[in-house]
Amino acid sequence: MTKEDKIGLNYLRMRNIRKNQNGIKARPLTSQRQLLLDLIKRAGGHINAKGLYNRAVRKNKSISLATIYRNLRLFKELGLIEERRLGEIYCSYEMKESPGHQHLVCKGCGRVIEFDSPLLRKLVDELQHDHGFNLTKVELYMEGYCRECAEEASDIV
Amino acid sequence: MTKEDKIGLNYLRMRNIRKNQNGIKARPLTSQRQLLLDLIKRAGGHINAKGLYNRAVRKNKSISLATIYRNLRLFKELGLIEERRLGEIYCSYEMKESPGHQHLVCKGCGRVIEFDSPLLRKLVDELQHDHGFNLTKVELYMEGYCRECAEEASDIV
DNA sequence: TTAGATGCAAATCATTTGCAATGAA
DNA sequence: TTCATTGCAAATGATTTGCATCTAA
Repeated sequence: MTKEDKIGLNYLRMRNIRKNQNGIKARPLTSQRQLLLDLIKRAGGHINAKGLYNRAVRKNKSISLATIYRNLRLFKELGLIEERRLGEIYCSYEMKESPGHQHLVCKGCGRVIEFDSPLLRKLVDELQHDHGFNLTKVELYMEGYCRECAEEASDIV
Repeated sequence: MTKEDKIGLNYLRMRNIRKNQNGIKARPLTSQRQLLLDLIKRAGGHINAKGLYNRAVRKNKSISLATIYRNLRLFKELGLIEERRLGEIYCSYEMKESPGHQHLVCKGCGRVIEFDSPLLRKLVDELQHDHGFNLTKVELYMEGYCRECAEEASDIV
């Protein structure tokens, strides 16, 4: 077990304790959960249920899709991971530790560019003030065509 | 048939002609399509497939869900409507004519606030330059708790 | 020991599709 | 007339759930 793994597990335990104080029951730390957290972390972002399952079965032949879904939901509830919908269907998960970043998707080649912008933070502050909202999630999703794909398309039209 | 309806129909026809020039086949204008466009327009935004179906059956008892889905897809392809995913499940449609606006969803009461911000436009321009992207869609989605719900929650914790 | 997790299979929900009948142009 | 659309029912794909068994604490 690497140092990275341990951080993941401790983080889960810590969260459990916190949640327990609020009346939520303790959650045992199973080998499946360790595996899944590890895989999500290694993926570094943008992994979905089926992809996670495909990687998980390599390490644990008998793991089931139901377990993937149950744990993705649990991790989300515990605040360990973040769920995103990119494009129209693709639903992916990533560890929450990563700093807020936004997505730019090319409809031509499917490339996903992550970026961060100070302007967006300014905008968030503005909204928190204007509407008195306590924001927990900010997602800026943009799609279009990257330079290369835009040029290709112009040949066709 | 009201003036509003006619505008919708002409818009569809116009789009069809345009598309035809690009090699896409002509699409007949059925009563179901007229009804659906009318309902989407009346809804003014944030209507999903099932909701649309529920309203449609009142006017046309035999209309089927398959027709709703098929036409939502068609309208989307023709660029008549815009698809959005609000929150984790809710998928809604609205007429494309409405100016670009973004969504702020309260996880407490479910309220959806639409807003527009000049800062966001600035950000978009910035990205178009920096990445050479030709953007076709910009969606800023934010969720959290509105003032009232945030106050309620603070009583519990 | 025991509450909660797991694997499996069946169930559910949203969306799509095949096909014969219908309708718009 | 003719090709696309429609309604229906069946198919699909993603996610959830019931249940008997297993396992972390």
